[in-house]
Amino acid sequence: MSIPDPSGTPREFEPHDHAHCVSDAMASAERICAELGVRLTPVRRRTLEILLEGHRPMGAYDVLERLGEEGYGSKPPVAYRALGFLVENGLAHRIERLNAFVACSRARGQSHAPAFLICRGCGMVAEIAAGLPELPEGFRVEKATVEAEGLCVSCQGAAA
Amino acid sequence: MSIPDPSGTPREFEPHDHAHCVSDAMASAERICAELGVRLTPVRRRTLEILLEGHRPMGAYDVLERLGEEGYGSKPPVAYRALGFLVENGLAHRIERLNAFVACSRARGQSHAPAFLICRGCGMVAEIAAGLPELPEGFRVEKATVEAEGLCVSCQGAAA
DNA sequence: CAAATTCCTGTTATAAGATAACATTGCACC
DNA sequence: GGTGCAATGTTATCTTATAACAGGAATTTG
Repeated sequence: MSIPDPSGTPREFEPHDHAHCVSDAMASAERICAELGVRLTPVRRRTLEILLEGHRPMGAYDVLERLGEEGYGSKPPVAYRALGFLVENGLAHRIERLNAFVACSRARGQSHAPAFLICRGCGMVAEIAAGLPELPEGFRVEKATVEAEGLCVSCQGAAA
Repeated sequence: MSIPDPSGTPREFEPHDHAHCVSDAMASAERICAELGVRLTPVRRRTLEILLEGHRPMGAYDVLERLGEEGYGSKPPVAYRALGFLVENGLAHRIERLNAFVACSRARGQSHAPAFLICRGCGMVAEIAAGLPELPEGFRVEKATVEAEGLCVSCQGAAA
């Protein structure tokens, strides 16, 4: 379980058993790939693991550097392709405001209309399940981006 | 008046008296700058006019090219600064998904929590007044981005 | 099993988007 | 009319992203 109680503080912003986040997410990723009939190859898997190291968005070039160090290709398309794969299959998300990527932390089966809370203090990003705001009739929405930037509870405390 | 009835199709997607859009927006911009005590200088004004030519997002470099042709500076900071000014003062918005900018089309006094409808058919963008989706307690939101990509009514018709 | 096909990984090269740092001009105010 | 600040412009550089192509591994098909 990775999605917090929608009325409370997202777990990403609080101390938690992060090793569990990671192992749950990896297990979930395996399952999802199996179901979708797509291949979680070594670069892709490793890319996801790298994203999972923190609830912090990483730029494609940050990821790339890690991959390069670990013996994978070191040119931009390597990272962009792995990240593209993860995003396409719902294993990661792109944060548009930051041109960066985070691992997906939704619980399995949970509706996938995520919103992101970006803390400008600590740089962490929490993913929450948010409904879309009401939009006018007629326009057919295919994808939506909902991103809020501000201060998480801890950073509000630190600021005060 | 530039914001559509929230339950109907946004005017941006339909034929309308665009000259009015432009003159209203420019008049509104003057007023806003006066109130805020900031200067709508020639480059800034011209940048806004360029954005206002269509309800289509423009990249900074597209704007820059136009400015350059018209005798203004032709280096990126010229465009980025003018666009930055417009965005800061609520006269334009940045569309994160597109790395592009649109003129603001809100009615004066209207609450400014805009959402954007981006048509992938015709490339037009409509700005609507949307409330934020419900977010968890505790996180203090300072800025929010709500962008939906899909098909406007006309383009749905054309596709069928 | 071998050939054919498809998908994946990697490369080179380049495009597109954005900003830091500094010089110069002009406007605002005393 | 000089002082100070805001705005414009430049050069240079940085970051982010993709197109186009070559080689290799996995999967399918006969």
